[in-house]
Amino acid sequence: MERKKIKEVLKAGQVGEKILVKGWVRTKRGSKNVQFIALNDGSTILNLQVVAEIENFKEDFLKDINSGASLAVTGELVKSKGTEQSVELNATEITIYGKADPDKYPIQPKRHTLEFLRENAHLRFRTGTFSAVFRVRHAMAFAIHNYFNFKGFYYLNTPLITASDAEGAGQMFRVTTLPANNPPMTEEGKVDFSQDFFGGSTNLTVSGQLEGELGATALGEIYTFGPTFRAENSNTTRHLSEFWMIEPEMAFYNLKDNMDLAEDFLKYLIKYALDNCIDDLEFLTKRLHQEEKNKPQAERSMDLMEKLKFVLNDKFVRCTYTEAIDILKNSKQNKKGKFHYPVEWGVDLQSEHERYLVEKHFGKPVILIDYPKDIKAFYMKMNSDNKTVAAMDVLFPQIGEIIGGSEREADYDKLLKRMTEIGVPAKSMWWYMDTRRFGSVPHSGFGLGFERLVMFMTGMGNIRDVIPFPRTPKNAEF
RNA sequence: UCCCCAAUAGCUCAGUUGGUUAGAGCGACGGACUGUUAAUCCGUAGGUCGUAGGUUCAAGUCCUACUUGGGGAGCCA
Repeated sequence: MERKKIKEVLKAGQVGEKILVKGWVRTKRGSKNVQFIALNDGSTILNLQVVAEIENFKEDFLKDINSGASLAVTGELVKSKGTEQSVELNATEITIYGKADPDKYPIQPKRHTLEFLRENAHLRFRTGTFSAVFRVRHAMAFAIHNYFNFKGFYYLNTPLITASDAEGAGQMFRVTTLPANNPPMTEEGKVDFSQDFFGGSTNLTVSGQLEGELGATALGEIYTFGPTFRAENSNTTRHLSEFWMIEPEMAFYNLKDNMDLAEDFLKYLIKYALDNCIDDLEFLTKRLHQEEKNKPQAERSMDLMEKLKFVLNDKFVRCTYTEAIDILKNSKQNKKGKFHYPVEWGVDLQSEHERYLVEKHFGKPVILIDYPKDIKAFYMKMNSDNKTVAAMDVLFPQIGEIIGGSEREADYDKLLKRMTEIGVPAKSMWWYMDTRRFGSVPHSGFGLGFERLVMFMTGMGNIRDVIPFPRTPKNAEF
């Protein structure tokens, strides 16, 4: 008999139908005459209730069916006598693939903390919460490719190993085959990377953007979607050493086109999740609601589902950096001296400032543009005031900056001048400069942190809980 | 990297001004139950109190260091 996925059985199963399902036991309960097994196969957050009449099975056999055990069940689909589900499977034959010793199996049918499950990352997929999170994560990855494909963007794979260390986006992981304990040295007493695998010092990429620009200035619109590595010693709920980033880059887009794309893109993703992951989102909403019950009223946030619809239906606020500074300066918060960091034109906005703008002042996502040139990267287009650049940051409630982007400086001389000012070696980036020497065009792009998106979509509060195997300082197990 | 907090049963936690035999809930196990929904009821087992040192007649409790985890900050996506 052909195996059916539980998702299909619950959606389209016919009463009276003989079926075969396979999956893992979530819980088992029962009485003298009958046992109920909640079976899950990962195809949906919902379980299929398997009914095993005691008289049809040996007692010892049923004892081995514990939480976590894997089964194949054949039987007849019947209308449920219970109220929690419409159909259930009357088992005629059960095969146990693998037992799960209840004394040793860590995932028991009870509430576990996320911290505990993080330490059991290899088994946490078997919980409702994490299976939901990773189904949503998959749906988002698929939707991203879908969106860009529909828009005529090309998926471009930029290198993970790079010789460029001038991107200035953070500390990098060195890639080398030189022996760690006794590397070859130059006469000056430095490590001789000319003898290294690539004939020079190489690192893991911190961004595919510069290479992305090379693609965009020929293919028109491209996007990258791949892993990114930062060797920063960051210990927060929003940072990983290895994370995934989406970086679209578009020829002939100015800053406004860039903002329009970013907003449309994010809204498409939210709509996709609502259309395709509703069971998981409802489960996650309920889970979050339970968790929030323990918090004082003031700290509780909006329901996950409400929040998604709210962002979907509302237009993002667009506001210049200069206007934002004025708002912050005139805020009660500032006048009462409640900001930890001072607000002055020219300083980088702190988390507390961003949170005030998004959560208190506007109450919706905000796109901040035209930042002072000194706090942004060298490749951003200089505005006519010569003080600000055409940067844009999309700020979301709770998670802060979800997207950072800009219109790029397309003028060769201006770009070179800026690089010289900040000390970025233009010479070794001759390949990047060539885009401005030959057929340069106005172009723009942005970076979206994939895990931050998944955090927002699932309501998970810690970025380590939305990537299967998190890499953070002092943690690379699993 | 900086600041704060925590580490006690498989899990989540309580443990009084330092004082006899370290507790509860959940989970597990055994039993009861005519179909349960994280079932219910009764019972049983389960502990080198994170590690190393110190103070003391006496340390789960006080002190120091380290380790790990959590929260916040910085860096950023």
